[in-house]
Amino acid sequence: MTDQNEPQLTRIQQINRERILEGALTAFSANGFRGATIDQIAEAAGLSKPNVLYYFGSKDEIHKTLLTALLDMWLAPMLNLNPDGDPLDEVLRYVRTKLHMSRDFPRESRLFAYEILQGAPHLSEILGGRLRLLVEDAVCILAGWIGSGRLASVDPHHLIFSIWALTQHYADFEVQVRAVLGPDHDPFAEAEIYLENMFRRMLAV
Amino acid sequence: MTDQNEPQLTRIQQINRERILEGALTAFSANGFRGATIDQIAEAAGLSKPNVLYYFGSKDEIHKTLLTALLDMWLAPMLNLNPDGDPLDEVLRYVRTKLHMSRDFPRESRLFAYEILQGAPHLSEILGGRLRLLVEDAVCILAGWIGSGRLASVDPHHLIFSIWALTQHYADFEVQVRAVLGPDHDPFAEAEIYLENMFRRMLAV
DNA sequence: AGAATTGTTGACCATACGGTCAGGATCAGG
DNA sequence: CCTGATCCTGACCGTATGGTCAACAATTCT
Repeated sequence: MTDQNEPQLTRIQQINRERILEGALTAFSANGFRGATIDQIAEAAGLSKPNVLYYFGSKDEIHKTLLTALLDMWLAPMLNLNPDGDPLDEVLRYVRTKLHMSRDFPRESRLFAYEILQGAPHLSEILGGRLRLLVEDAVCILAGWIGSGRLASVDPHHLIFSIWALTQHYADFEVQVRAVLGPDHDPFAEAEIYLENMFRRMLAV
Repeated sequence: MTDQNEPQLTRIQQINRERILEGALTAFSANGFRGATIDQIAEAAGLSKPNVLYYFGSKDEIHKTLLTALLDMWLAPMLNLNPDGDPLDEVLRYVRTKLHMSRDFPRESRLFAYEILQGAPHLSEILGGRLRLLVEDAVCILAGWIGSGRLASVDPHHLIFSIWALTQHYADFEVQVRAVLGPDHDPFAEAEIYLENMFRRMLAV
């Protein structure tokens, strides 16, 4: 059973809602909310505009559904910090996971980037609510490691910010990175080496 | 003489073009190109819509003028790397300068962030041209320092990317940072300490 | 002061876009 | 194969928005 307490979708509804969200992800991540049109979404989804509106009442609803649907996937890796693991390994694993997400899911990264840039109109309560709690948990673990001398003494909040900034940069600013590096580089492969090196030096006790 | 090879502007033209660009910076940085309207810009500038169009032929022209006008200011600090200075000090100064720019000019930061996210339609030739050359110069200096053992061995390109990512994050994702930190924090002050610490550990030989 | 240039705007136009709706097509269940 | 529910669409509507223009106001220059 794939349905999660939703009022039971038909086969066609499942398929088409999925296609719409997929098309909307492409459209919104490329042009932002205002820049994307329902026609674009409809075309990317292979449906007519009224048909898109048949499944989602409004453009706003598509956007909101998309954001909330992707939020869990986006925040999941942070939960994986294992307090009993090796601190440096745990942090480096998080960094690597986030970098791979930038590489494999750049549209998702840009979708959230637009939303935050805009002032997070749809996510504000989540940012100060669930996300903040998630971060607080991670901060506690990190602070524990630091307190017991197993990790260098750094501000845990800003350690998390720096991981977000450094990994998402390669997705959100990909055109800039590629333009500056030129064609003979693999940004993500190089970044993986660089970032591991960077955090290792910074966090080793 | 403040005019720089431009076809001579009247007093009123100088004032009003300036007000329009100022209003446009606010509007574009808050909502992106598509999200900002000429009416918004006009209101922010204290002018009527047709009057705005009298000074700039189109919305696009305002945007393009704004971007190019701010590009120099935005890229200037990179030129300041002094090959004869202390490597670590030079890098840390660049980091600090960029962070202060995020703090003092968040609108400019967001303006560029939107543009790059969008795929840099107005800046693509600059990214692969002037910016790339600028970066190449900085990379040479950094590589020189590394070669002579005065700086830890890290990939110079990605060092620059990481400085951009870490500093601009505090402007572009400010709402997220503030939401996660809560009200009792000064993000930029904390970031300054954190980043200095981070780069010091990473780059010290 | 008066002419000429520059500056300003209300009213208007065309288009793009979000959204609606009546009616037809398709599908699932009996 | 019939029927009711679900699915789909062409045509349409209202508004927002980029942009134009003729006419009027202010400024500058002689």
